[in-house]
Amino acid sequence: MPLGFEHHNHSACISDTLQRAEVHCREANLNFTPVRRRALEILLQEHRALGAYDLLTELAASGMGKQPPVAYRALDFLVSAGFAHKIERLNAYIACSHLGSDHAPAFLICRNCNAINEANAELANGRLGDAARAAGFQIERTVVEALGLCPACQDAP
Amino acid sequence: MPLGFEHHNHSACISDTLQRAEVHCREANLNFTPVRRRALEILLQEHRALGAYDLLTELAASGMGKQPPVAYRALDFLVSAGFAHKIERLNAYIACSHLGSDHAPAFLICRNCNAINEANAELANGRLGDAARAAGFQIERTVVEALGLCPACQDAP
DNA sequence: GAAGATATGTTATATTATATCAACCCTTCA
DNA sequence: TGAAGGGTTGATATAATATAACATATCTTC
Repeated sequence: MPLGFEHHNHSACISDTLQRAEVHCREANLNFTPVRRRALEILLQEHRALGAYDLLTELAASGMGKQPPVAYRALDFLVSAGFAHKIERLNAYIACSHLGSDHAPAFLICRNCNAINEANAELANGRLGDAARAAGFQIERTVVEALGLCPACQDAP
Repeated sequence: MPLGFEHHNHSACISDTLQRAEVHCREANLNFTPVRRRALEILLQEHRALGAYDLLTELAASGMGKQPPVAYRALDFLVSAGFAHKIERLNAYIACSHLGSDHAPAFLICRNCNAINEANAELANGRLGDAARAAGFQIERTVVEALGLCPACQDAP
């Protein structure tokens, strides 16, 4: 199973992450309800960026609500808890690969196979940070997405 | 008139940019038609990120087509010619501030007043580039957007 | 057990974007 | 000349993404 452009032990990855999410919610006093938990589980199972309506289909198949707000609300929760990220370029959502660490995510998105690699770039400390300081701008969040070709798709065009 | 977070001579900026766009199209053998020219003019006049449907309203008011593809096609042209950029976070479009130079744009977006500053960050050379090289990823385009508060909105919250 | 906060689910609608077809205006070149 | 082909415009129709508003349920707190 690919995670980003590499392979890994998928089922362990899912259960580990769910576990850590649960612990985090308990500690942060967040309400990790069945819908929210199932939504994260689905994102983790897919391990790629999923549209809100794709997620909704899966949630509905699990006996949860069938209407868009069900998916969007679960995604809002996961994103603000730091368990998932929105890929703006794709209008899609992906489970966080670095759950736990407080990070400014950056994504490498393959335009051919749509695989996504979550890099941990502290951009605000780099050139974007320089530009912001020069302009007197106070950064709160960053969207950093690089589009191109992953190693596999470079080899097999 | 603000450009990004600063002020500037607006009408000179518009005519200069249109002029340069015209020259560029002549040299690159691009078809700078009335609709496309007017679309760029509108984006320059607003000097902020405009939704496709906002642009469409203005185009229609100028006697051009009234249907969505009219705006989206003009925007496609402007974006691929490098005359405008899409702000993914806002699903909106803004005229390029550095027309002519081949650049990887980066934006500072104020969440309070929606002002946008186009910084010229060569991200691919920075940390994102490091991550990409490490992953064997070939970057073609980058989306870099920082969200936060501009100087004015920091002072008057 | 009432008041208030949070979560779920629904209906309805708003916003953003694209597929497809017809018409038009070019240039090209047989 | 005029048919063929490319590129541009315009419209119709529809797809894909997202939110507003309301009813119900659940849980805590007092």
